[in-house]
Amino acid sequence: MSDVASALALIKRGADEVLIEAELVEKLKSGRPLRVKAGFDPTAPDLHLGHTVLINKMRHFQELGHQVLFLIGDFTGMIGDPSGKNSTRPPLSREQILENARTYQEQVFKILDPERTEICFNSAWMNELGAAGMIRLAARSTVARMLERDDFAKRYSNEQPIAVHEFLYPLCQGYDSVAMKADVELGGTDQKFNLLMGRELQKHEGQAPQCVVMMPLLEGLDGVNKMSKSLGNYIGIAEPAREIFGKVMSVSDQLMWRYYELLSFLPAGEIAALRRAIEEGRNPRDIKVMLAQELVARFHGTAAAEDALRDFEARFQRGALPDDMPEVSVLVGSEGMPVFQVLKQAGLTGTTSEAIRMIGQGGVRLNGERIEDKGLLLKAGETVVLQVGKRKFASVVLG
RNA sequence: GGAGGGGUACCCAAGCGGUCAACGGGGGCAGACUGUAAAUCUGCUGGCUCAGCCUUCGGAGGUUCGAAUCCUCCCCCCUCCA
Repeated sequence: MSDVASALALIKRGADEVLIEAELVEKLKSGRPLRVKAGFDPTAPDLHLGHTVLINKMRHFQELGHQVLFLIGDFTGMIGDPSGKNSTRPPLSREQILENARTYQEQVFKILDPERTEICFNSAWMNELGAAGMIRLAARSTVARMLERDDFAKRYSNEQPIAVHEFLYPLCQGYDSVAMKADVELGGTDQKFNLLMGRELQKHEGQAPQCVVMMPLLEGLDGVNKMSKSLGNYIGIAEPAREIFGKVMSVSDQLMWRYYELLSFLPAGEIAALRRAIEEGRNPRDIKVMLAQELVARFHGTAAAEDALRDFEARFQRGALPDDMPEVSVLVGSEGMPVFQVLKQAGLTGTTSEAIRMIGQGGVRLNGERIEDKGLLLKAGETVVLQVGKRKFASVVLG
């Protein structure tokens, strides 16, 4: 296999679509380091595994010797990507943006090579553009063309609002590619329209249009919706090791393969071997543990991965108490306090109604013993372990 | 500017004078089971020291013994026409 062919194979691994492949081959053949752009929103510095699908791909390009341009959309952030949520975001302050950028770097360099990464802010050229420039830019497209974009079309037909400024987002993103002279842009499949806008605008400016590599959107923990913070179905890469481990383990057996494909650095051949192993009767749980270990190790190191596994086994296989329970003090007064009040005070349930429900459902344990009596009085002076469900614990000091 | 449609709990969506703390679905949570926080089944899903009481159906008033349901004004969204 020639260098170019193997490079192309790595780039295409896991990718949903590559446009235009022939152009990309030409660029690879040139032998020069390509300028590979990927844009990120300035508002959400808490990256989750869904984002890392793209970052993993950026890393692939770095491994091939190319330069990654990590674009922080501080200007476009004012618009907010029109992904169906129609709220305009308040502009962030300069300090907030820089702070967010720092957080990005911290998280992203667990995967990327800092030597081959350049951080950019699109306000640098967007502010230059000015109102007149923006109008010239807007003239480059049409309303009909904008309505081709899937989520605009959907919202339009579903009678949901589309604000005019949302049309500017794809144009700005495309203009970024012009300003950055991008050779390649990476994005999710949902970005197709915006990515192609970059090609259009670059052609207008007489540049060679960028190639586009689209990565699939990673499904969240529910296995259906894309992983996102707002849906709460995500695994954040800054989350504690045990949390990451547990969340990976909660993924369905089916979804596990998807995660292997998009998140694991295991070669495709080895993943195929694991699939065969399961067909031959191996417990899927073990395979899932391997994935959980790999991911925890990536973000927290191998020691943390070992610890997370031990904790998980102790807690869920043997029903042991966690060793890192939060401690809280609750003032119960001289007459004592009913458990359901204590549960709420200790933050184990959000409301007393919920606490009463949990007791009724047999989900509450006091020092390991299931509680039946919701009116049970707890007296001052002792320390008890309260548990709600399988995952919420607290060591409560009664005062 | 004109005409019409619509705003119900975390989301979708019934209800259109009392039996409504509000059908159903999704999501979430709990229990059982297990191979794990997979799958499956069952239950719960406004608040409150909870057999009782209190606050909810875009907002504010009003009619009524009684309103999510009727009336008035206001706000917001959508469609068609200009």
